[in-house]
Amino acid sequence: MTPSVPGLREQKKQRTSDQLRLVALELFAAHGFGAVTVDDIVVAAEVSKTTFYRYFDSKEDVLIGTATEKLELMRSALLSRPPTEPALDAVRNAFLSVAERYEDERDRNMTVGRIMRTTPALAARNLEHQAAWEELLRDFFAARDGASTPGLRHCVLAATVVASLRTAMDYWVTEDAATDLPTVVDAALRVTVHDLGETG
Amino acid sequence: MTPSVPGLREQKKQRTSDQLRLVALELFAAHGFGAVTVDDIVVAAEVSKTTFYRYFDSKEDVLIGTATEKLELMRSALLSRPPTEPALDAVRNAFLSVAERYEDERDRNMTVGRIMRTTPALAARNLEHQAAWEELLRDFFAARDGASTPGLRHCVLAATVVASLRTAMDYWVTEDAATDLPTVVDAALRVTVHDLGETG
DNA sequence: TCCCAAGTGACACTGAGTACCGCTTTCCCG
DNA sequence: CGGGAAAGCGGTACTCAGTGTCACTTGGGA
Repeated sequence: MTPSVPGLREQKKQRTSDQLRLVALELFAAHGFGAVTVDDIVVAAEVSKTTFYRYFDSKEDVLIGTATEKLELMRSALLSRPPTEPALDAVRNAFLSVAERYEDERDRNMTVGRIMRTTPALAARNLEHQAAWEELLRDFFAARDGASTPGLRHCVLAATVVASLRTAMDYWVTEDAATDLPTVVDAALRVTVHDLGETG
Repeated sequence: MTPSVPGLREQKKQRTSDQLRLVALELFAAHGFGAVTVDDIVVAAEVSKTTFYRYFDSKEDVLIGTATEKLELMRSALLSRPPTEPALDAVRNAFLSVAERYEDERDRNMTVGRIMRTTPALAARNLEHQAAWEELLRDFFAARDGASTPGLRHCVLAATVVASLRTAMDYWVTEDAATDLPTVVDAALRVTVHDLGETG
């Protein structure tokens, strides 16, 4: 399927995609998301609008499009956890392995985070991915319980855990990654799993 | 400020707004959200597009615009809880009082829920409100802890509780409100507060 | 060398949302 | 009553996101 040595064609595609992402990020950071049009981006990247939309589904996608890859990473990470591991531990460990990728792109994530905090529309679009994560975890929790279809309990578990992980990410970004991501994630999950039970 | 007897002008405004909401809901239910344009709505409601956008910020807003009112309801409900009440109980009770309004609009909520489940873009827009809810609860939890600024713990609590409440609402809607909303809410919060602590 | 398929750009289009402006209606005050 | 300020409305023209089409170039394989 994928050749070991990617041909010239593939290289060009990769360059175009990278260039669009890079240019868009610079423009967004400089002038704000709303003040930059897709036309601005394609002119700066020297491609046509058609090409832009061949690579990205939307203007938002050029910024937060990597989220889909992260989800797939999470899916396979979950599948590779031992079936005997408690469900919550499996989610925690799977997420931490995925989170390494976030730290790899630390600088980019900081910039994206800064842009996102100043653009409500973007934050909303980002929440879209949350639904996909919840679905993934919902099915995972249900499967671990041997249930064919997720019940209220699985839905609530999925929703709360995703909320907890998202909060950890947000916190990590707003703190300029001063703390290790795993530490923040652990702290967040600890609140969810322990403090919550005691408080109520 | 607001006259006890709303003048003719106010009555007309109310009628126009109601008419737009009603007509839009019918069209969305009949043909799907994506297949209905704002032009379709304003033609059916016999107003101009200009007028539509004077009443609603966006096409989505005509469907889920009442969410903002619910947030304010929640805010005042929270404020009127006794300060000695445990934070989580206060949130639960405040939400249940707000939830009565949801049951009042039972039929409408069912229809909106059905449309929303088949329209990803709408679900996303709905999640926008979640951020506002989280902010509200974040500040509330922080205030109850005597903290001037919310910490990670307050953020996680807010996020998980909101996620839990939202899941309860979703579940309630997908079950065609077969169960009492308070029952579902209680069950969801019980998962969050108890089961989660035991599982981990 | 030639051919096919993939990728691209130009163009035209729909639909959301905004800005402006002139007209009608309501309201209020004398 | 009557007349003027102000609120509300409709029409038009606009920007920008996103889609579809088609003719062209360019890479890769035979």
